[in-house]
Amino acid sequence: MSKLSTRKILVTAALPYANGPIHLGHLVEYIQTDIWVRFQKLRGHQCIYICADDTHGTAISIRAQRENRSEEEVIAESQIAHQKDFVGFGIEFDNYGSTNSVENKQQCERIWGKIRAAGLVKEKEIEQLFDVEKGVFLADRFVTGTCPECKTPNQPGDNCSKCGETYSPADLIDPVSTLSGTKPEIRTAMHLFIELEQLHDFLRMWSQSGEHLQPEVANYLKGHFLGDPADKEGAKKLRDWDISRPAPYFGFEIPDSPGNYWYVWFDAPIGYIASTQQWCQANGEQLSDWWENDGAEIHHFIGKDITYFHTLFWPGMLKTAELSLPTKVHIHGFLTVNGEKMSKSKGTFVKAETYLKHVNPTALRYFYASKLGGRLDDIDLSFDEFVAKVNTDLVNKVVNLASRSAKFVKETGLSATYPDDGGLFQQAAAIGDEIADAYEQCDYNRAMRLILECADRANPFVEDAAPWVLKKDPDKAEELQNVCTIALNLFRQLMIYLAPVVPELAEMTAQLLGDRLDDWEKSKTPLVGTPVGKFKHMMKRIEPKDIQKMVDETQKEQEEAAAATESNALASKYNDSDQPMVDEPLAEECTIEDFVKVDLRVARVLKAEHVEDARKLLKLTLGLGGNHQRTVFAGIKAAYKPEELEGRLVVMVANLKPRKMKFGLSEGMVCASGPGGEEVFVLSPDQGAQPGQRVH
RNA sequence: GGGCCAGUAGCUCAGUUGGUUAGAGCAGGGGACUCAUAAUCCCUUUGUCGCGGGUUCGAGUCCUGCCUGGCCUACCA
Repeated sequence: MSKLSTRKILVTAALPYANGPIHLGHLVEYIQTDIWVRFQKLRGHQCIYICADDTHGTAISIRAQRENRSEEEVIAESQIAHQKDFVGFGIEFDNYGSTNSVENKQQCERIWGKIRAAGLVKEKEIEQLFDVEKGVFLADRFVTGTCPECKTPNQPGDNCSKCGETYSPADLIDPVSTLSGTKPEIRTAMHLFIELEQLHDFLRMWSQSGEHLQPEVANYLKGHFLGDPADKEGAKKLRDWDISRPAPYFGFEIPDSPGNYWYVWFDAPIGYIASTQQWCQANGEQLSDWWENDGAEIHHFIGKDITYFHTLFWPGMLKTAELSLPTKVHIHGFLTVNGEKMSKSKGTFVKAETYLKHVNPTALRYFYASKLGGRLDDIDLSFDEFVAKVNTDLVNKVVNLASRSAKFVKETGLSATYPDDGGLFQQAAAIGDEIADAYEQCDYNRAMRLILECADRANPFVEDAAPWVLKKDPDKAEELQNVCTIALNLFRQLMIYLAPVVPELAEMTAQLLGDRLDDWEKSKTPLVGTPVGKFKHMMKRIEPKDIQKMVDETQKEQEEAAAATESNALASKYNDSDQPMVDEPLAEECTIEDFVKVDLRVARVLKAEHVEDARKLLKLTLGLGGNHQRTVFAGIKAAYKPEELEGRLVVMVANLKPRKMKFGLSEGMVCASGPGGEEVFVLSPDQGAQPGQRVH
């Protein structure tokens, strides 16, 4: 196929919020997008990958206040951490900006001016809960209270988790601000709204044209927000969009509405433009060539959770501001791990940083590529599948081709002309367009399958040609060189196809063969007559134990974080140390079946006595009511005198297998806490418990 | 309650506008080889295509009802 004319493509991934670390779920998107961008560049197009940190909003302010530092400090730290994670996964942005930049403020003002001029803005008074102590209006999620419907306490501000009732936070009975713990009061405030309904016809046309959105997304929008005028139900009205927040708010103040700030979702997508502007300034380009030019494509990659913003508000804003509309919004699903939502307690909520300590990032890039289709299905990262897939495909099949042939031609280099390979190279070259098409459609899953089919033809070739046999016969040196020339060229071809997914391996291949894999067209012409470097391992197999270490570390991080949060939020007034939990971490999870095996009973200490020659033990006679009695030797001599114990109720493990001790048979255990020695604290039931009662 | 999407071998998924006998990879079983990171190669087992109706000469594919799952959204769709 002849090379297409050069396209001008601007690509964005959603802006990560500056309030948390990058995790495996985020990476689906940044990797998906990075692959697409690298593919376009490899095809010779001008393509730029634009992103930024999303920095504004209440959550950042709250965190800054809690940590007693400025918002700017919080977002600066987050930006550094995010960028480090992206570099670790080979995600190469052409510009990574911030929504808290002068460029963004400038662009917001410009776009706002256009929206105002178009008559889309109106003012409305709304009632909102106000935290008097903190001096802020409270977003729904910062209020809890009793559900007005079913009276369940501690429900969030927008809907009840018990009965499902929805309400406004002002309807809550006994509302409490989660920021200060005080009771908020209702205040009215003026908010600015954008009347999206005015853009209804445009949005229907744009979204339903079939070019810009995946069909299921277009259907969703039609059914949910836009309606169908042909239908008897008719069109639906788009709701006004509340885009201002009263001070104090961390963001940009609205120039013609002092004391009000743009809501974070207004300035966040404009961050795409602002970040492009930074890139243009650094590269001598004009912003208008990208955002006001029908000749340039704009592709947004986002998760399905933010569909609404990117397919209604954002095109509406762009249209009104007379800027280029998105060529396509590519929407992907969520990541599940081992078939379920990522879970902190199960250790599957893995941060990018934690992953990088234990597992090769190339493996995750390849795995995601092999799972991603062009649609918004969720993808699952099953650790077993991950290990098997990456090792089999990448290491055993692809890298193996080089690993089994390169060293035979280290001395001679590649043959001067490309030998007869029975059409293998041509065959693989011929499906290059099909692979390219799959990449273009974001159907990486299909691209990977096609590429692996080539690898599955290349390995049998090597098997048949048996270079290890040829090597033993000096007369067959030329044949040996030819066979390896073929194997390495097939390998190189695969690596060109895979380069967008595994850039690190492509780079190693380039070094081995002394030729950069920087052009898709190179997959059509074999490399001949060039030297071959010394082969070095390109990629280690993934070991399940590395995954386990990653999970363990994640779990540990979460426990520590949970402990910290808990002690801050709830236990701070008691000032309890977390040392006991650190000294003795939680045991493995047990089931209710496991628990009921242990029969705990209330028992009365009938008699407590010293044991001759015993340093630590007291001999207890425990009564379970009637004449049920047990003799137990307990290691509590340093902590209790016998007379302190006699008569009191304790809790004992009553069905513990009896154990013969030096001083006699012990028929159970008394429950107690503490590290030992003098610090032993025997458990007591509350008043009213009767000996013999089971503890459930 | 409504909407979008999905349900194909043990697992992950292909199956184009309906067209012979439903495929691949992995896993499982058997064998070969030893250059390669116990990698590779050959052979091989496995299906009520979620369930029931309908359209058709012909349905995994189209229509319809139901079931299950994911997501979205609700006294709006």
